Amino acid sequence: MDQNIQAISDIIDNVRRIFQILHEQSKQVEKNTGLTGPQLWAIKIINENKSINLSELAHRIYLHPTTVVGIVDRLEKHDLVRRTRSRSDRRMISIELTEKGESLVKDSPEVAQGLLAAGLEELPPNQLEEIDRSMKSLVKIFGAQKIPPKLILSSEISLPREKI
Amino acid sequence: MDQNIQAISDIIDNVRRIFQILHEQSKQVEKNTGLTGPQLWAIKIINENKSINLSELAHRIYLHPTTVVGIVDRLEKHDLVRRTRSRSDRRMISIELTEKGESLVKDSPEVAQGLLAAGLEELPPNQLEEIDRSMKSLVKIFGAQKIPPKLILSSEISLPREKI
DNA sequence: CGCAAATAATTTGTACACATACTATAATTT
DNA sequence: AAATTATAGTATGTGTACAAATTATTTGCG
Repeated sequence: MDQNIQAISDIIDNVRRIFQILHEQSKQVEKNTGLTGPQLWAIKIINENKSINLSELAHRIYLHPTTVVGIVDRLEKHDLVRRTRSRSDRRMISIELTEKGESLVKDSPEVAQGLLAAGLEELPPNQLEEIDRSMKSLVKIFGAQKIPPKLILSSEISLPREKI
Repeated sequence: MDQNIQAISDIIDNVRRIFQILHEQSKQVEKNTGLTGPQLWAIKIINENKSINLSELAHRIYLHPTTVVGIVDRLEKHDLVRRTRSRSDRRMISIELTEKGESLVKDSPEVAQGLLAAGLEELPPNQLEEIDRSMKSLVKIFGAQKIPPKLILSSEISLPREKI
């Protein structure tokens, strides 16, 4: 029974560590690129889409549209991004990278989940399965099997708008 | 190999889910108690200590002292907490709960890590060991074996002051 | 067609979260 | 005892993060 207590305490410690690591990494990125975590994440998504409207961007980075307004404001102020009113539906704006934004996105580091994926790929199948089972157990404990997964970024996590 | 890809994607999804769950829970608490996650956490710690100074409180909840000033400000404004200048060392203030604060802390819910611990306690030893190994693998991937663990609370995670 | 409902973005207000800089007090050095 | 250094708390400014209210535009329905 004593061993159980040890294991439980270890697990909790490690969950905490992972939280911190993710947080630290986003701070690291901040130092290296001059962009904050959410800002980098945003331009990565914009880059993948060539052009995207604000709601869709908010949806993709799992943030509130109101929050994204501010993020885009700052990116625009730094001339990394451009806003244009959509011609077809004039309620929408379309957001694109400037040349400066494009060159920045090229040599900006991977976000947390890229790192995780790369690390996992090096593990043998049986270990992967074990980790898979374990994570499922944790998710089950937290009782949220039905909540759809969102992206990781330490302190920038938040609830997305309702639904797909 | 296809199975590996599936497992990797599952794992990442579940890490994301856990992040969200922790975040959602702190929002849940907010609705039920009128206190935000950090505020609740703070008064729990204050309650455990009867009286605590600001730096120590900041250390215990793993936040910057500057952040904690604001949190204590708001708690004080709601008359849940009282600040008094220490007589022995007049640089320090001591923070205590008011009667209102004490009654509130009594019937406020557990924080995230309490939930996790309770859930883990119900698992059989072999499963605990598996989860333990798995978390260690993840921590290793993120390459932070040496970082000391801090507490969990979704969006309120941050780096503590530089150690003791 | 005309106007109400729906949608897209923004504005405003609250609360973290941190870095930097500042004030007051205490401890240490000289 | 005076000067230096360290410590405790605060003030200020930037950047998330979200809810509620606002504005402009489109769409849908009678």
